[in-house]
Amino acid sequence: MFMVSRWEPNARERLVEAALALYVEHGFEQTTVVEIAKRAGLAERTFFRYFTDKREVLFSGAELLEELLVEALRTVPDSVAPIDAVARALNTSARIFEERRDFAIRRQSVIAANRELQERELIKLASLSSALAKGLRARGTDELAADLVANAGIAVFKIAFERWIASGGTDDLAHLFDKCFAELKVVTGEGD
Amino acid sequence: MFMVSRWEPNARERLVEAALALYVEHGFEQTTVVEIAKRAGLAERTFFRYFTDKREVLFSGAELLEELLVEALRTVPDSVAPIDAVARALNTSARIFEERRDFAIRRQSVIAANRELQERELIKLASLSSALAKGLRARGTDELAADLVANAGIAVFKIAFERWIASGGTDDLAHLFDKCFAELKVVTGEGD
DNA sequence: TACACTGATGTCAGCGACTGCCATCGCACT
DNA sequence: AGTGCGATGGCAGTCGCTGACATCAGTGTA
Repeated sequence: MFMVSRWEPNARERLVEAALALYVEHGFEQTTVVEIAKRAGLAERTFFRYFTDKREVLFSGAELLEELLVEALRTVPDSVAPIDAVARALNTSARIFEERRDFAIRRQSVIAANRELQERELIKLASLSSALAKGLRARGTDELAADLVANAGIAVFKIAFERWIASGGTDDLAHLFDKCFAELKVVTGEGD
Repeated sequence: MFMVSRWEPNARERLVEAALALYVEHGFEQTTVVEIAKRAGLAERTFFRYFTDKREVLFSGAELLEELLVEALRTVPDSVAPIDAVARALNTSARIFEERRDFAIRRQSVIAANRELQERELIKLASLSSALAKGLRARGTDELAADLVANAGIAVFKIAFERWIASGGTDDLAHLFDKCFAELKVVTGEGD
């Protein structure tokens, strides 16, 4: 049935695009939700039906990433050491970002310029970490080790991603993950 | 000179105490800045002269901690491996928390109950991490290693602190730091 | 003594984020 | 025709936060 809906479709996507464009153009703080909604052809009230707040519009993809990583972790044989299992899970996600390189770069430039957005990003990463820790526990890793490995894995993710963005998305993200994991093993292996 | 000031002294501390008490009693969201100010015998406007926002009142000690850790790191001989240098710096700070055990516990219970506060805590930890990384670079550690070690160190701090709070402050925080660093070396040392 | 100066505070108006409540109105189903 | 559903709009109100200006005790100075 070809039916002409009462409203334009993809309201959510339109809001994300409108928000990102305005954030890039005028900055996050200088952009009001009314402006975003207007640009998407909607009312302010509707924005808040799709996103809990003005920041969330840039982070709605995080749940997807979390599910992806948890699922990837589940498929790694239990015989693989926790840290390597997390490394493999992260590598699985590299494609996703490389496929949306331009979006990722624009988005990250906005986040880098605003502290509130950095806060939101950090809590999303923390949520990722706790999901990974849960996944590790399900594989038999003990509590403390799971927390440590998950947090270290997220640290690697953050640092590698940062460098990938800094390269303009030209570096190979999966290789950066590997490089960081390798370096992590080196720097935690020395000493006492 | 004994002079009777026009206003009660320690406005800042009064605001912190009033805020913490109200956050504990009614929760963070349910508490308005007007209430905090009133309880401290001040006006709302004055609150915002001392703290940039409603959350910051629980995090004003963070700069102090950052300075302490950076200074502690500076005093560790360059011959000590980066990860161990960070471990020593963290151990230096254990006393501080144990001396304010009750305050730390009340504060943490409020933070645990509110997402916005967790965001603020995470960005303070990230700031700590970047300060440590800078300190490591000053000791000759290269960029990537410094970032990794600093982030790993902060992860340890977070995890150990979490467990210390969970113990009601009865565990020895410095020992928890050591235990986490030791475990970190184990879990990153296995595998490929 | 008089007077200007400072610094911590108060008052007030106003913006923007966010919420609750109710209205609208195509569409589907009966 | 009637009834309910779902996505949206409109509106009023609260609260976080800011800028501009007023207040006034104490300090220094002519």
